[in-house]
Amino acid sequence: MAQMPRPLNPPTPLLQMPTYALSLLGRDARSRMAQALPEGLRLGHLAVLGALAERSGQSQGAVAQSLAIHPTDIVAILEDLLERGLVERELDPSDRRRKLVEITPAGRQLVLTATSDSEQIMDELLAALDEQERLTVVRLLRRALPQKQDRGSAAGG
Amino acid sequence: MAQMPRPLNPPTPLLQMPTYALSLLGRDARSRMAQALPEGLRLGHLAVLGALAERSGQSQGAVAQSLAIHPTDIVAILEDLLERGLVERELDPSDRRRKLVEITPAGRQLVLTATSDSEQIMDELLAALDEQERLTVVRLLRRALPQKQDRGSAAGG
DNA sequence: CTCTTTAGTTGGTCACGCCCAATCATTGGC
DNA sequence: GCCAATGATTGGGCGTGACCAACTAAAGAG
Repeated sequence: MAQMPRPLNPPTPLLQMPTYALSLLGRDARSRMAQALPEGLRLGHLAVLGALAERSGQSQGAVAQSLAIHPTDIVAILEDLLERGLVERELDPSDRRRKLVEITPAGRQLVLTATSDSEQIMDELLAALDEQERLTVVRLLRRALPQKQDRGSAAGG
Repeated sequence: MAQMPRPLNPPTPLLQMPTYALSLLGRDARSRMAQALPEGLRLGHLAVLGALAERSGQSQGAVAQSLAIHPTDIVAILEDLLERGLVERELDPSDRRRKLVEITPAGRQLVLTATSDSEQIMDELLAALDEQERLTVVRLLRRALPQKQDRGSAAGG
């Protein structure tokens, strides 16, 4: 439980630093999402589920790469998801080094629930804004995210 | 150095979760700010400096409380700032348990520089948006930040 | 078959943020 | 003077995220 609240009245100089606000809101978002998820699951787990919801049956490495998760870290995440019956794993018959990961109906359901929770949490984080402004923020942040292609690391593996 | 690249093409389900975008952007913002700051200083250090830039001569506890930093963590932060000549400390003559912290000219200069860096970094993070959209995001996030009031006394000291 | 490469796994490291218990000096009430 | 409360400090713990080295199993090239 993250009991550490954000500053109620951040000093003016800090408010002039947009990265400060973004950092605190981002941390809060992650923390609250973890609380909304089943015990033991965090935002990273949900990201993997989301990737599989879009395209089930990917290999583990493909999932890790698409999310920029370190290959050695995806293992524990998948194990957590397996334990909870949210994904299943099988050997790729055409390449038995690979393990293909599929999302289960329970996993898909969790993605749906979490998506709803996410919107709820976002509304709380942006409670100071009105409905229209919240929608604007969400729309712009969504657009801002994927375009971070200035880091040359796409050519992995 | 945090070399963690963002997902280049986040799966659609994740993009439906605004908290996901917020979380990644927030982490990136923090990481990049740390890189822009002098070696060994992170966003937390800058926050303390920012609080002192607004009101110099506060007690340590007052600074910690205003930033929602844990009282035991402010000590190391201040020591880092002291080492670099960015703040100075003296006993409160009227209550010698307290130590009043003052920002130095070098500290003020760093706040100014960091504010400029922050805007630059924010532009990079939101590179996918146009100028007007970036301004909108920054303005709304600034407004969203302070208003997370729970019940109880707002930071009035 | 041999050698190299790839996919996954294990175990461990490091940095960071948040928190707690305990201590010390000081203050203020009695 | 005694005692409780306060401000600062030290030391440590826990959870998380990112990473590396080394290993196994399988595939592909020769």
